[in-house]
Amino acid sequence: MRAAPTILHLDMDAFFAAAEQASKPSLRGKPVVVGGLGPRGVVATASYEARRFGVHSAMPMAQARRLAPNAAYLVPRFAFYRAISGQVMELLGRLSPLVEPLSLDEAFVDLEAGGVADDGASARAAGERLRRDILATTGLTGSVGLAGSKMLAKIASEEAKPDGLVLIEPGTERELLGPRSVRIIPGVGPATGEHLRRAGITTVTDVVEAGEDELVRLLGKSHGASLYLLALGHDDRPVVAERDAKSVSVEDTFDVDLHDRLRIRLEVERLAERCVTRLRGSGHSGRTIVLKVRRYDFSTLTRSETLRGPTDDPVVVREAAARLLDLVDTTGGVRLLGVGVSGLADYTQEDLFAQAEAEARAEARTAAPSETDAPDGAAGEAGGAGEAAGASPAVVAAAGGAASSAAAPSPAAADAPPTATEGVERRWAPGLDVRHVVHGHGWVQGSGVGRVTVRFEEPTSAPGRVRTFAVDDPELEPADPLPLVPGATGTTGVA
DNA sequence: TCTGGGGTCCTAGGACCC
DNA sequence: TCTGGGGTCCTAGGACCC
Repeated sequence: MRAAPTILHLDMDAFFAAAEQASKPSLRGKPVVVGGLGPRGVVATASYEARRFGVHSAMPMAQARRLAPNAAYLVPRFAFYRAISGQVMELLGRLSPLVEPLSLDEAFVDLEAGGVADDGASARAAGERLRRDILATTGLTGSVGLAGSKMLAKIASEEAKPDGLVLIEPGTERELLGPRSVRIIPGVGPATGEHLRRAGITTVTDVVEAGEDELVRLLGKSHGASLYLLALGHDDRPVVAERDAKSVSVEDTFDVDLHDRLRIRLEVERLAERCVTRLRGSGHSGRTIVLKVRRYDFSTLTRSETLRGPTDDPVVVREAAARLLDLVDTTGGVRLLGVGVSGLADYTQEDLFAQAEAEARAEARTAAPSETDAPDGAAGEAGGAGEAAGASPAVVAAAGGAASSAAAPSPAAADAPPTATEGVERRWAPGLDVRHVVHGHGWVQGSGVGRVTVRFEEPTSAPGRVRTFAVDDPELEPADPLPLVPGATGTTGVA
């Protein structure tokens, strides 16, 4: 808690939806909902116009469509949002070396460390300038909170929404927070909120009056103590740039539950490959492989296995994930599968372990072929046995894996090829950019029964006209997003 | 047509080691 | 023969956030 409000929190307004509206002139001022468009999709972001109908983040898409049947429903374009986010983060970097991104559309900035503010007036000036620069560079609005701590800066930006700035003067936080719901404090979600409510604690003042001992008794040592401090307005967490990633994971929810064990295994192997691609892309390797399974009834379980050393070998990860799947009962069907890697090490470190793994592999090849007794030994049973069972089959699997990796894709392709319609749906998903030889740049408004409807317009054009084509029209092609602001440095064009 | 995907942090128990 | 005590690693699950 510092004496001057020099911690800034930036939160872009309805970021994904606003980016789509900036990109598509015909959608400005209209309800727009971005999210998964499949039967099990949820809302990622709703524009303010859509929120008036009661649509909000994390709501099932089916419910959103009932509430706002005339809204535009668009698939998220993460590469596009990432490019805009990069422009915004670059502007933040000009304010201070201490920038802590929380997501694509949110970050803390330590203005004092950047030397751009040392009191309320200079902080406000920096915040207003930032908002102008963001608008000029990206065409989008963001809200700014300024305070003497992270928690209060975040609460302030929430109060500022949309398109505003709120500064909480140090010293006023207690009276400001006191009457508010405990849910305003970051870290108090639905479960904790309900827990506290049953204990008669609903406001921040109630938290303070309950006292630390009572909170620790209710919520446990860590959560209880930190909630008490936050309720008092005490928050000394520093703004930290560059936090190391701790895990990498990928998961898929299927449109219909999977029952076939072979298909399930195949999907797990594909997820493992995707996970390793991302792992390698981030320059990491990792020691612990995690399989996640969500069953037909939404119950979720994880199984994990820790290797002797970090790996970024797709074969090792795939075989480990497959072994973990053997521990899971999937009768009744699964709606989601996921594969993750944690216990990350830097790529450079990894080389040493890779050598050790290679040596262990060589040893395993000459040792007894004992993998058949491993699976039922079960990681969860006994820790000691778990370690041995965890490490050695991984090594055995890796030894034989190189050959099978080339063979694996072919049964995969034969079993579960994306159907022709799936391919078309992906190519012509609502919201994606296209280019037509004659009509120029546009975006997919919808598709079905062999047709695709396109609205031809650009970020800087007037709202455009709609035309319909055959999905296989050779004159129509997917295209990259166009920059939202002409001539602004740093393109939003996406590779 | 109920409930995404990518993360972080915490807890708790058992194994294991000294 | 009664019953230690702490620290670390691993696993599983849960709350929370955007």
